[in-house]
Amino acid sequence: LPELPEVETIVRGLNRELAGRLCLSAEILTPSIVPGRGKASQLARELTGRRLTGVRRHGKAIFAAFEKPDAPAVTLRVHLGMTGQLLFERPDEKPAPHTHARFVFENHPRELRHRDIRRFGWLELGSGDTGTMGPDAWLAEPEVLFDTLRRRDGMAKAVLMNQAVLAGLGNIYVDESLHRAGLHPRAPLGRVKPDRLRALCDAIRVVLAESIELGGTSFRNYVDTEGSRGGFKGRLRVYGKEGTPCVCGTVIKKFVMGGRGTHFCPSCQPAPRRR
DNA sequence: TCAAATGTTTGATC
DNA sequence: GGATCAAACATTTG
Repeated sequence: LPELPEVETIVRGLNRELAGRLCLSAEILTPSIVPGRGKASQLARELTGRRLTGVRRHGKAIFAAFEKPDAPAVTLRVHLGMTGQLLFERPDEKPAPHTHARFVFENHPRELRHRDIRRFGWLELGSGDTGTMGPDAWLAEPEVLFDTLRRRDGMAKAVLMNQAVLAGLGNIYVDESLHRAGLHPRAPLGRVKPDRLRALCDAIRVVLAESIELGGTSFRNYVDTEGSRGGFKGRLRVYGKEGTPCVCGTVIKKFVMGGRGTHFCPSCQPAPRRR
C-alpha cells in the first residue's frame, strides 16, 4: 500500500537505524519473495558480511547499497507491493504471520523484518539504476515535472499512475492531486491548458510534501519501520470519501477506471467535453 | 456464505 | 497506442 510518501518515511527510518552498519546475517524465510531459482539463498549469502552504506528511494522502489572490501558493491532492491512492511523488532518478539525475511546488523538491538501479506512485493539483488522508471515525482525539479507531463497525452489519471512516466504516485495521491488541481481523472492531458498543468504540478508537490511531513497515509495496513501509522489520512479530500460531501458541498463520486477505484468531485472536477 | 474490494505491477487481449 | 482484464495473494467487508 505504500506510495511515495510512505516509502520515503520507511527509507528515512532505515537510514536512521542502519546506515553504516555491518550486516551480520540475512535470512529469507519465504524463498518465493526473491524471484528466480536459487536467488533467495544467493541474496542471503551476498548480503551477510557486507556493510549497508545507505538507503535511497526512486518512486516506490527502495535501494539499499551494501559494500565489502575488495568486492563489488551490491544493491538490495525492495518493492513493497500492496501490503509490504519493513519493521524493526526485537529478536525475542515472535515474528508476525507473513514475515518473509530478517536481517541482523552489528551493534543494533533489533532485527529488520520484511512482512508482506499479499506478497505482491519482492526483494532482489541488482544494480542501483532506476530502469524503466520515469523521474521521481518528489525529487525531480519542478520544471522537469512540468516538462514530463506536458509531453504526454492520454487520460490524466492513467498518465499519473504510469511509473514509466512519473515514479511514485499511486491510487491515493493521484486522486488527491487531481482533485486539488480541479482536473477530472479522464481529462485528456494533451488538451489541458498550461496554467492548469502548472496547477497539477503544484498540487502534486503540495500533496507529497504534506504527506511526507505527516509520515504518509495509513488507510489500512501501512506502518513505518517503528510500527507507527502515518497522519495524512485525516487530510484526504476524496480518496475513500465517496458519498460524503466535498469541501464545496457536492457529494464525492467513485467509479472504476483501469481497474482502480477512482474518487472525484463532480463540481470541482467537471467531466471533460466528449468528442 | 459468497462476491467484491483493497494503497501494485506486469502481461495479455481486443 | 489506448483501454480493459486478469493474475500474482490474503484478508476484510458488504
